[in-house]
Amino acid sequence: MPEATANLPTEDAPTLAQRAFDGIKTDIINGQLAQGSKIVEADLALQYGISRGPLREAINRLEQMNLVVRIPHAGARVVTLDASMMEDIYRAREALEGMAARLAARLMTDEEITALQQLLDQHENEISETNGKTYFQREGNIDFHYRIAEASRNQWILQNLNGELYYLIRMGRRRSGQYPDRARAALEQHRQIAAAISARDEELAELLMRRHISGAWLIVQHILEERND
Amino acid sequence: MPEATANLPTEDAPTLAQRAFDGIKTDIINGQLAQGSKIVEADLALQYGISRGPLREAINRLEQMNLVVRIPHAGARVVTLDASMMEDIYRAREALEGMAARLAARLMTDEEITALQQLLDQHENEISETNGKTYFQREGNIDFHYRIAEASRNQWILQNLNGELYYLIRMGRRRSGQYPDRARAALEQHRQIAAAISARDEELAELLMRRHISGAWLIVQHILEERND
DNA sequence: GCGTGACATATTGTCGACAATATGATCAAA
DNA sequence: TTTGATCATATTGTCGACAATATGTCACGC
Repeated sequence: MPEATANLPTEDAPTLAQRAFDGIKTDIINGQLAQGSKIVEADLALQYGISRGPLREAINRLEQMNLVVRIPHAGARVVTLDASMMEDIYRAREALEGMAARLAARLMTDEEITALQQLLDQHENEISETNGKTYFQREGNIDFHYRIAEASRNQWILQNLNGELYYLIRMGRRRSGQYPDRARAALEQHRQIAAAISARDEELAELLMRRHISGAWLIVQHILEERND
Repeated sequence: MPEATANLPTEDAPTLAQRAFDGIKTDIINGQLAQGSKIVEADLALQYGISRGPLREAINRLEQMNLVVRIPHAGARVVTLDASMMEDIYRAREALEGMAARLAARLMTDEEITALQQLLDQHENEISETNGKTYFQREGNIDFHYRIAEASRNQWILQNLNGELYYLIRMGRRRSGQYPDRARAALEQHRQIAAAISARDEELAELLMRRHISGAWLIVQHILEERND
């Protein structure tokens, strides 16, 4: 039984369900609620000091974004990310982010492109300072990808990447253990993507983004296969 | 006020929330609950003969799949599909179904491919019999696309296409009025896609599928623009 | 006539209790 | 010992009532 799961500080959301949703989501992503662990409504409701009603609503929303699996009358568990599910997620991400890069090349403003390249400069500095040992991939990488998704002006794609797939990928990363130092290689690929966007080359931007992501999947897949021997 | 909205026959789902969800979803897609119309929990609960608890759960799920928009403390409305949202949906569909076609070319069994081509033969017969006036696009078209999505073996893509995007597209179709007779052209494109899959040409299958969908969007867009003059 | 603020009403958010179902333990028979 | 059925327990599903919030109305002043 976890000892301190509740992330229920004073922050007031418009609704209790929203607050519980945020808290549980954070606990799942950070691993404080382990994959596969059972979720008991009454327990969590007690931890958050709310009743089962809004808590149920929170769990329903978590189920919709594939962080929780629910079986009628039997209960809910934190999702267990196996290799097959991770592959599905990476393939979907590849398709959606590829499209996002294409749209970004078409729609991004010059100012946004400049800011994007400055962000990459900043990433380069961080990598140098920490000698490549920065966990650049965990936040910074997603940050770059987030900007692309945002620049696509496509709400559906942004919602699904930022509101679901990125969470699942972060969870999977936690599960599969450490990765080889890929910060510099990733940065270089980001640079090429940004260059394609800057040149308004939609085709190339999409191609490079897809290659970048499918490459990341190959590495993850390799790790997962090794682990299962 | 609609007179007979409830689709609550004797069919028993594992849970009341599930039954309400199915019923309301059907009513929204078929237009019995008009786009933009307000959803009052108490009214619907009365219609379905259930309490507000499970009904709330149904509405939450409809919100997650973008069929309903909810504002905290203010209520829920059936989504209003404007041109911008439709564009987002078609672009996302293009990306995901393109990827699905690629995966299908890789993973589909020979038996499935044969069955797919037989399905297209059947469609051709239906078109001939009704002299092109069949609403082939509404069900049959989706049926073809459903098989591709299924053949991708990608649960995430299948879930999002079949569980959300297709519904929204059908709703949009209802809103934008009749389409030009595109049954024969669509069938021909389907045939080419099936041929690419049969040849295990992933690249071509994806390319043709994307062209097929972006072409459909151009037509829809044209209609929407005309309507807004 | 038009904007503004207070009030009544309608609707959603939350709660605690009860009913329905699944899970795990116990015991009997092979 | 193992298998199977029976029963107690834990957990989810559902309900009705109450609290909190937004929406619409009406009087009032300008």
